[in-house]
Amino acid sequence: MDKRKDILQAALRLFVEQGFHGTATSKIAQEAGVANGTLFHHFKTKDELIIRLYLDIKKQLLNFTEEQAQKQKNTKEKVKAHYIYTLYWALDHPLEFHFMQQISLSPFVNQIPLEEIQEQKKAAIELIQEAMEGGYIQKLPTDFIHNLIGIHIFGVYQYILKKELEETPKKELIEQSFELLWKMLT
Amino acid sequence: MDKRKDILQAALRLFVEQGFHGTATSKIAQEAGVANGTLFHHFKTKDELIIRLYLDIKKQLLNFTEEQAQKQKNTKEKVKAHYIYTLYWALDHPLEFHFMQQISLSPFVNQIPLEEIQEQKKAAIELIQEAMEGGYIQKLPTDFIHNLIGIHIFGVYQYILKKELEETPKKELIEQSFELLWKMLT
Amino acid sequence: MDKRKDILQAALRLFVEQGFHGTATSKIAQEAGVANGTLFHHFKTKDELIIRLYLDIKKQLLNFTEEQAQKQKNTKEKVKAHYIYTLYWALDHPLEFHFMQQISLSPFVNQIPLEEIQEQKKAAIELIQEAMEGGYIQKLPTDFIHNLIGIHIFGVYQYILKKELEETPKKELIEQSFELLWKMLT
Amino acid sequence: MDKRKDILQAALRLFVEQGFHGTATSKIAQEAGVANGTLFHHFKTKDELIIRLYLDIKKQLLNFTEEQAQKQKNTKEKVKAHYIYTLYWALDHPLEFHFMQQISLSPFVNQIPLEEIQEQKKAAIELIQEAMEGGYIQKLPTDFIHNLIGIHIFGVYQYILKKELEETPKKELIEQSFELLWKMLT
DNA sequence: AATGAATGAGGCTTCATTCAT
DNA sequence: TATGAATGAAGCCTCATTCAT
Repeated sequence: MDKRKDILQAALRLFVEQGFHGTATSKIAQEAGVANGTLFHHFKTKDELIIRLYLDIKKQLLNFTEEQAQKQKNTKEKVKAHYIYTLYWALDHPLEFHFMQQISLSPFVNQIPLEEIQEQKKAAIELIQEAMEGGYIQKLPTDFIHNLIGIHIFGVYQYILKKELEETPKKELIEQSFELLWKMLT
Repeated sequence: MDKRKDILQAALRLFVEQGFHGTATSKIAQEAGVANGTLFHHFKTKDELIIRLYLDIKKQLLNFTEEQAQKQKNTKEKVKAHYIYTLYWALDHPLEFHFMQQISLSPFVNQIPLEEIQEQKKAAIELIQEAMEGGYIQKLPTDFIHNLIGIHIFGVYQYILKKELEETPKKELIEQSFELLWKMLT
Repeated sequence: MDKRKDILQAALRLFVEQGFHGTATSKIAQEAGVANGTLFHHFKTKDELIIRLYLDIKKQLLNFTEEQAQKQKNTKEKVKAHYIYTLYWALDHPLEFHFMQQISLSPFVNQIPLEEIQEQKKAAIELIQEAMEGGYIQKLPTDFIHNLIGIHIFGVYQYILKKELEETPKKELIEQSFELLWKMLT
Repeated sequence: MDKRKDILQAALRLFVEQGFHGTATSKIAQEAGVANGTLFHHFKTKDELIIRLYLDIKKQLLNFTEEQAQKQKNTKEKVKAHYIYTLYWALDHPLEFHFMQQISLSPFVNQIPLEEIQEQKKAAIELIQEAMEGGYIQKLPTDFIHNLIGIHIFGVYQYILKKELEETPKKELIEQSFELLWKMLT
């Protein structure tokens, strides 16, 4: 199980740095300190490796944000926790976050089972519904809201990265940007 | 100049459908009804073709939105025109819009001269500044605002595409989503 | 000894269906319900497995035809028994017969010790000699006769298989084809 | 068209010497004095190369025997010409003949269009029919006769090769073996 | 004897690019 | 400009075999 992890780790870094097609499986193996064939012992194809990596990372993120959101009591705080901790996680795991972004904008998304995607969105969608029913935010299609929030996070993340903000202004910007978002939704 | 256009057109479609690395230059040539080598008479390399395509498309979009924005008199209307006509153009030119998205999330962005990028953003940034100085929107880094607007457009575009909305609800959603954005920014 | 048999059985089927090079040792192991490495405990190499399989099968066929031929008293009946029971065996053991054919037309034949081959042919050659000396068949090189008989059997076998004959016409054809052969040789 | 021929020629030799799976496409290219990729410029896949080679060779053989058979007037002479010149051709083109044998006993046969096979047999089948209707040979399924003749040729060919016969005894054996065959069929 | 993870050489094929016509 | 045959590096993957458990 050790080598498998090494492979996933190496793959993550290389995929982000050079793209899916830009990184050869042989490079991944080499970087992981593993024989060429070992990669294919653990993952039938390069595609399978990519998908597996995506699912693993997505689950990590969801576990984290879910945990944080559940600590909150009122609805706005839950939404905020969801938003903010996603950003924190993203900034703490830039490779992982970039990779997820790469996937969702590539043809690979279509290889992820639809149920998997539904399952991933489920908690967030429920939270949005709760906020809508509680009168906290406007009545709009939940999918639409979910989309706006996700994209908003992505935009802020990108901005912070590009500007290379320090810890304090970073935290401030994140707080501020959530308030912008919340203002938009209420 | 005819064949050159055929090549660009074929390339656009294939790049969007199969990605940059997924489409061979030979396929592009074939699709364009052109000999294999002809492609390389017009574009020194595959990369040059990609960049050229991007710049052409970007210019088309900017010309269009600029023209629409200039028809408006007051600031909010200008911003709105910018926002809305970008979306309309995107929905009318899905291949082109997708392609631009693909580029901006790929390593190819780094091959686009920085001045080019600055030039592209210039008009939008000036408009944002104008709106900020006129007290219409909050004082925040212009880059940040620009980022938020751009990403917002992308999010709405994606949502519309996924939901396959009809003409009327589409128009309504676009209007509505601009109001959301504006609310956020003011 | 159980797993060894499973391996040989699986190998036989796969070799016939997909050829020697077309079937991976791992597939054989899998099909035999055995671990990958187990195969190499029983057979040092893939080649050894192939040769072993061939020798086993050849011995089975020879034992069977020998036994049948010995039940006969006069020479023609012996030759006939040899001919007919080879065909019956072949039709009862199509995988085994195919496999033998595959081997004899592949470079693997050269890996079978010459003495082994001599030994295998011995009984048949002696029978042919007996028939020749008894004046039943023409005086021609025994090897040549042996060759003609063998190939004749193969031809009839192939024809029966291709035409998917029923039991009765099959038996008739076999009898008839022996008479043709005999007519040729006398 | 030159390189294409070189490739076919090199492929023929190597396939016969080392089998289909035993010869790498890179070896073929190298042997043909051609770049690796050139092979795939002329043949989409290794399989296509194999099939193409088979069809080319088969056509050569058929052209030759057809031509010889048509020179004969009476039926037996036609059959004999067919038989004997096939053997001569085989002995003059051992690589080609071996290759054809290899194909017909491999899974590749199934990739040859059935009509193609029918077309190839057509002339021979018609000749057999003619001989049968003329009362020269026994009334048996034409396919069966065709099969027996073919296999007979193959047996004699193999025998001659193994024994490395000189020109004169070779010719004698061929004549003699035809008489054996004819005796069987009448 | 049995397992199955690990190996790495080698196979087939793709593809951007060149060049003689 | 246009063509398309030719190139050869590089990619993905397979597979016989080994070895620690």
